[in-house]
Amino acid sequence: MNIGAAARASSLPAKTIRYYEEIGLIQPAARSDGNYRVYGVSEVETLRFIRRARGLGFSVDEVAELLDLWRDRSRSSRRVKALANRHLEDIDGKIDALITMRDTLNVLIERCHGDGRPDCPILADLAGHDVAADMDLEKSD
Amino acid sequence: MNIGAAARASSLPAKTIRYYEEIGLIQPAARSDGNYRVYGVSEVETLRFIRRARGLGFSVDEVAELLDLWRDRSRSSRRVKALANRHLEDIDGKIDALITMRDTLNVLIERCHGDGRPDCPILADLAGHDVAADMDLEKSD
DNA sequence: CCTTGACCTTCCAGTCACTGGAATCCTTAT
DNA sequence: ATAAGGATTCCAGTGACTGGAAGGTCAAGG
Repeated sequence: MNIGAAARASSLPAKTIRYYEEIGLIQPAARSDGNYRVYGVSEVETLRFIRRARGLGFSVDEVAELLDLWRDRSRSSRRVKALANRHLEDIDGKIDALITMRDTLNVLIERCHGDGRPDCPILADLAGHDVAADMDLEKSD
Repeated sequence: MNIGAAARASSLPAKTIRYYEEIGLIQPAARSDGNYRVYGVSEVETLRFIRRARGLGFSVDEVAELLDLWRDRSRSSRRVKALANRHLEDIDGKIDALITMRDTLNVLIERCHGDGRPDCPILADLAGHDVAADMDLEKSD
């Protein structure tokens, strides 16, 4: 299997597969006579493992850990679960941050009439009333 | 006001202020005799506008648009609202993606006993059963 | 045998929004 | 005079790719 076929089989772009090889996430592929990368079923399995893990938002470093754990037949599921839990907290943090943004933005958007007139609560809010920073501003210089 | 004071007043790192100047998001600051950047109240206002907009998740390019709109007294609030709405959709998309990840991960974590034994549904799931890709795999090569 | 076109190779650069660090200069106080 | 605490520029690195150029390889058709 050439890289194109491996890409289709793993649903990863060929470029990304080369990149993963370059950064050492996967072993360098075997080469054909014409210097083409050659992949077998197990390599493709690994690539698909990686794609799914990335799809769950694990960083490349975390995926490397997961691959190690996957290949280690004597791993304890505790370690995998701990890794997953850490990542889950990460995701929850991001969700919280985004929801805070969304809610703030939503309030602003709802208050903006959005017509031809220039006055706009969105800009007014961005421009104004930051209490803590205001105090800081008055103190300095 | 030197850059340090402006940084404290705007709650932005000095490095970031220099960076914003470099990429043209803000005008080059005036300079003192000793070649220090000098900031006044209105520059700091701008910096704080930027910080708040970035805090709502607007990209630097979007912030540049917002700054233009802010300075344009004859803007229509419609344009601001449209920009904000586009960004809101963006945020919603990200939230949805993260929630999907979290839910999937949650299911996996709950099914993992997380003890000393090696068998682990998290790894099993990452390793397995990808129907569409399986079919692709069988066709290619 | 030659060409065409699809595929592969490497290498360099760009993305986004900073952040860290080195080497050097300015200002103020002791 | 010197030391500390700013400021300056410039270069490099982050994460995870992605795009593109210049060229090599392979199978099929004329």
